[in-house]
Amino acid sequence: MARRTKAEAAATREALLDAAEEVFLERGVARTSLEQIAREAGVTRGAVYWHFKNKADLFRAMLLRVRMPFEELVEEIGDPGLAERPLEAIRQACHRGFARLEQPRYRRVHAILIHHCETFGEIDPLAMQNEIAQEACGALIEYFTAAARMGHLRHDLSPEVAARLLQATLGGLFHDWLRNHEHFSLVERGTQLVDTQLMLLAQAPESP
Amino acid sequence: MARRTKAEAAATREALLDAAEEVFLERGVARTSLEQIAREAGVTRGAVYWHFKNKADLFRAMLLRVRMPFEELVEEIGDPGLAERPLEAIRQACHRGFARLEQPRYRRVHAILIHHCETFGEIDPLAMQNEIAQEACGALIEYFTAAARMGHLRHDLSPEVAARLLQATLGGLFHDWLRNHEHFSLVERGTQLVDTQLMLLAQAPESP
DNA sequence: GCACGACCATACATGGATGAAGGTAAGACG
DNA sequence: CGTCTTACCTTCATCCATGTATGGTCGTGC
Repeated sequence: MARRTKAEAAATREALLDAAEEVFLERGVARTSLEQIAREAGVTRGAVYWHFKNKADLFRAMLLRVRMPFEELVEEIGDPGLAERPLEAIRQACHRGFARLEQPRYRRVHAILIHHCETFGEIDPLAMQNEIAQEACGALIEYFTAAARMGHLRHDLSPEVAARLLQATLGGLFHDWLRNHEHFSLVERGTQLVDTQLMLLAQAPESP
Repeated sequence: MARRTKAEAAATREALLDAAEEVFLERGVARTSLEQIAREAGVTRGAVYWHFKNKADLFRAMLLRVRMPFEELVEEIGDPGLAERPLEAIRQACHRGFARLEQPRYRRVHAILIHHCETFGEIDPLAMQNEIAQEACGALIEYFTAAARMGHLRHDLSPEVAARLLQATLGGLFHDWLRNHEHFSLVERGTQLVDTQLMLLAQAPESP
């Protein structure tokens, strides 16, 4: 085959990553060979080994396209007045997260990370999940602490317990949905559950 | 090697299942060969192929030792008066579930099913997880419906939403704990979260 | 007590995946 | 216009897991 231009080379790289998402999701990471990914992308294994060191490297590159830290979601809302209402900030950040996850690329990659791969080579998906969970839980604790300081959190709850409760709920929801995304709409049920949970956790405002 | 007595044969079968748990958990299902399992059990691959058809069959047999349907947990409590207090039944069933999962065998196998295997051969772990989740959610809905009928559930909540909320929380908790069981005690944090969640979902009793 | 078959080890054939090495042609550059 | 580099393909050697076939040994039922 002939030499390609730089733009075309970048396109092949993206095509390989797209193909990896498809095949990884369909057959699982361990059972897919680089041959299958290359074929899906319309090239041969040689191209894969040109752009990536090995399967672990390809996997890592695939994950880099879908990073989504919690703080980024809050910033995206772009409402500075939200600092006064931490529970509302949490609510809207969750909604944005749901919308993001429903995009095919985000959904596929997260489904792969959580449900379709085991540790292989130098890759430890559980450690990655731990990182993500720790980051999210830490952020939630901060917001709930602020909410408690303002009297927005039920007085008989500690911020830590509230954060753990919501984080567990979110985690369970994600796992369920990523396991079978056609079973229900994430935005729909996620909104329902998060709104309910936050309503339960909130301190009823003083009646005048 | 010599012919073994029936009891010895059954023992090697159990040893193979034990070994499978160990190695599957440590290296993941896909990356472990039957050779490694056999060696861990102190036998050769011949023994494996005698007792099991192939890796999928061995895997299936491993799961059969740790089935734990929700109803069974409720029955284990053995308190017939619990029918009058469905939320309390849920609470105690969860506690029993936590205690069960902290036993090494249950913990290991569930960790494998959820975090250390992908679909292979005729085995689809996601379908199995779906089954388990459906069963649990269905049972929860029944109990919450009963609670609603008795006025024990907050009047502004439907039994379905309450069930989904609790199920998501439990699922998230299990995933987190199975990912890193040394990080916290399941019984401890599980009790904390479930008690809190049920307290939030419950309708405050009429003050006299 | 003896033949049968359960139980397990060994040997072999097969297939498929990996990774490295080498070949090629087209763009970049002077 | 020549040469160097990039991007990609082809091919090959190697390894490893699977599954099966075969062989050996000794409990066990008759």
